[in-house]
Amino acid sequence: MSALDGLEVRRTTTAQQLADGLSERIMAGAFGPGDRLRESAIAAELGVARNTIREAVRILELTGLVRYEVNRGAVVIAPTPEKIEALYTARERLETAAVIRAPRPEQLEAITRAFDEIAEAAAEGDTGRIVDRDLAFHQAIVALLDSTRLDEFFTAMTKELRFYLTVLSKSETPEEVVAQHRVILDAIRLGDHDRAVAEIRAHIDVSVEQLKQLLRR
Amino acid sequence: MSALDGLEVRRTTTAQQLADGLSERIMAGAFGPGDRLRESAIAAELGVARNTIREAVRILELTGLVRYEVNRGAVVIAPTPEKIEALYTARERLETAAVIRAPRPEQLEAITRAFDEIAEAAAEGDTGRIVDRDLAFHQAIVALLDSTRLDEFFTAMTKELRFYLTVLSKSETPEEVVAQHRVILDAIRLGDHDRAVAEIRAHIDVSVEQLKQLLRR
DNA sequence: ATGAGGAAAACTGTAGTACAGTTCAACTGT
DNA sequence: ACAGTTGAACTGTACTACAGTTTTCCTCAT
Repeated sequence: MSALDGLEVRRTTTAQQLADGLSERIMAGAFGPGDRLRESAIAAELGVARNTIREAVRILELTGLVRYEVNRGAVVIAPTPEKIEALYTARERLETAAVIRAPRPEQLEAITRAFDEIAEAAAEGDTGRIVDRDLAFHQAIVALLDSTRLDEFFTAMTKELRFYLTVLSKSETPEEVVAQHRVILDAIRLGDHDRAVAEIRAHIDVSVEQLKQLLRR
Repeated sequence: MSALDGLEVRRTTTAQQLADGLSERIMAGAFGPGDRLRESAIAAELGVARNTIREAVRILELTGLVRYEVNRGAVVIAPTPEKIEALYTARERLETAAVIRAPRPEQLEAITRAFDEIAEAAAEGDTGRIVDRDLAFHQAIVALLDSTRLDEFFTAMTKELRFYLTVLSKSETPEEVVAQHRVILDAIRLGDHDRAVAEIRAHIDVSVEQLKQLLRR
């Protein structure tokens, strides 16, 4: 334990900090889907130069939360049925590929722990936290693939997912969420790959349908 | 066939064009792995402003060919054994997940065609083209997953892969490449999933080993 | 020669100004 | 109600400037 422990210099750029901050705001719903991020306004409000904002937004683009349109600048991604479908299809492929692998003990433990945290958040009824833990549970499943690249890819998708789930209000009861995840967990623990795959498919189908439903208004 | 077919206005920005151009140069080996992209030099040489280059490089970052380091700017990614391993592991997971699905006729045809093109390029002995078609073959396999998001993800990885394969010179004969892909194709056509998985694993193991070997110098 | 130290040069990160070309919204006359 | 016009608001890009970091290069003691 050094006397300098915890001391750390700024090791990050303004643009990076702005990107992080904006990312947070967007996910919190400060900008609605389809909204444009106006550079001068943001720059003026935060007291930074416009090119710095521009760079921050380019960094944001990495996470997939905004995309650039020529002469219109950065636009917050807007969910469409096709996009949601594409996102969930990718999830389905990854997660089903993951659960047919034999989990190592610590992986199994991580998934179990993730489930417990969902249950805990559900008991408290904190919807925001339920979403977070829900995503963490699925992240733990993808981790079964033992591929850092795929983990990263899933993390990126997670940002979009959380965004959708946050912007569109939720329509499931916490109990339903817990129940759905419990059957997945059970199947994994039992080593019943076929059932795990089936449960994941069912879970994802339900989610897609709910999201589409919410979107239709 | 409209009379206006093919007509298209510029619909792209300078930064985007620069990003494309730089990407090409990097993959062609104009910049070695680990090299820094010096903004002022590039800006001066191409007659554009430095902030435009900066933006172009941020776009480049999207494809994973460069990454930013604080106060050092953009650096061309350098292959390390760990990175190569991570890349190929992700490939392996995707491709094996793909071949256990039953291919639709047009997907099978696409893969077959991709193989034929490998054979064709091999006959000509054009190593650059062999690499391209090799990657296209694997892209066709990943397409079996029917997920545009995963296709895109694989495409991004492909850029890195091609880069490695281009920078590091090749050490396989064209015949070996063709033979390796033929067994994969055969297994897929026969619907023998287990063998297809095994062949893909073998193929990827060989590639990783060769790359690491080349890297050790 | 060689390695340590330190000064200078080269660059990045950021700010700020400017302006042409585009998009968008409000206004106008029909 | 509506097509057309106009002007304001913005984006894309260029240029200049400068503080803070790296990198390079030179010097000096060993």
